[in-house]
Amino acid sequence: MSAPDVPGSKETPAPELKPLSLSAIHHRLFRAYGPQHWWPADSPFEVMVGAILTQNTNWRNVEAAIASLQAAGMLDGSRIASCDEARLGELIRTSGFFNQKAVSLKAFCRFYLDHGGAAGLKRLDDPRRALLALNGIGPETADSMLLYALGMPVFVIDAYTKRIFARLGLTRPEASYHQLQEFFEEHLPMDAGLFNEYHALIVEHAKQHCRVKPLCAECPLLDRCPTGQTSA
DNA sequence: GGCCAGGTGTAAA
DNA sequence: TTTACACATGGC
Repeated sequence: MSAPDVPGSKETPAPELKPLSLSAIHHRLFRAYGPQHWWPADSPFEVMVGAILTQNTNWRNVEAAIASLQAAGMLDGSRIASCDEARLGELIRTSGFFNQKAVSLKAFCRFYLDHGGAAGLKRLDDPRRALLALNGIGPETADSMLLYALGMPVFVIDAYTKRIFARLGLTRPEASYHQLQEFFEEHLPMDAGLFNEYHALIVEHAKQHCRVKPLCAECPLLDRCPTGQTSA
């Protein structure tokens, strides 16, 4: 038996609430929030550092950590790779989980240098698998690096994506990372530029409206959202 | 003062 | 295979 097309077809929305297609949702979000110009970083390396630092952490805290690395002249692969862990932890302290992240970041930088930087990573047979083999890099971090640093067409799933599309009735709240990723990649053209913008718009939408406590009033998707219809 | 933030790894059930 | 928990800072 093949998996259902939509990993959330258990509770179908009310018939008069025809779900929007993923493309239609993208279009609406783009109209609402405009171009996002992601990832906010100056180089592929900085994107990858940010991807590690932002794990379960507010981006604002990450910006401060990156600024601190920058100010110390440490925003550099070989300097991080050879930096004392305690010192590195202090530099990235504001990003939270700084002891773990210091270890992960050092390991990643060694890996990055060993493989010849971003261009070298992109030439690997299976860069995703290589990244996932590193301690401290899971699917979201790896995919963020692939998409936003290496420009590869990989759809990034995060907590916001789960929340928004479950509320829209398109996916199940308990769907796995892999299931959600498959859903997006099967229903959209495999276009890195599109994936880039779409994920960035998802983040913006989650921050502005689809929060844990949703602000449905001005939501650009409200008329097609079963959750918003019932909770408003 | 509690909740939330662009997760991941480990260990117990 | 699933679930629980540790990891930590800072803004609202």
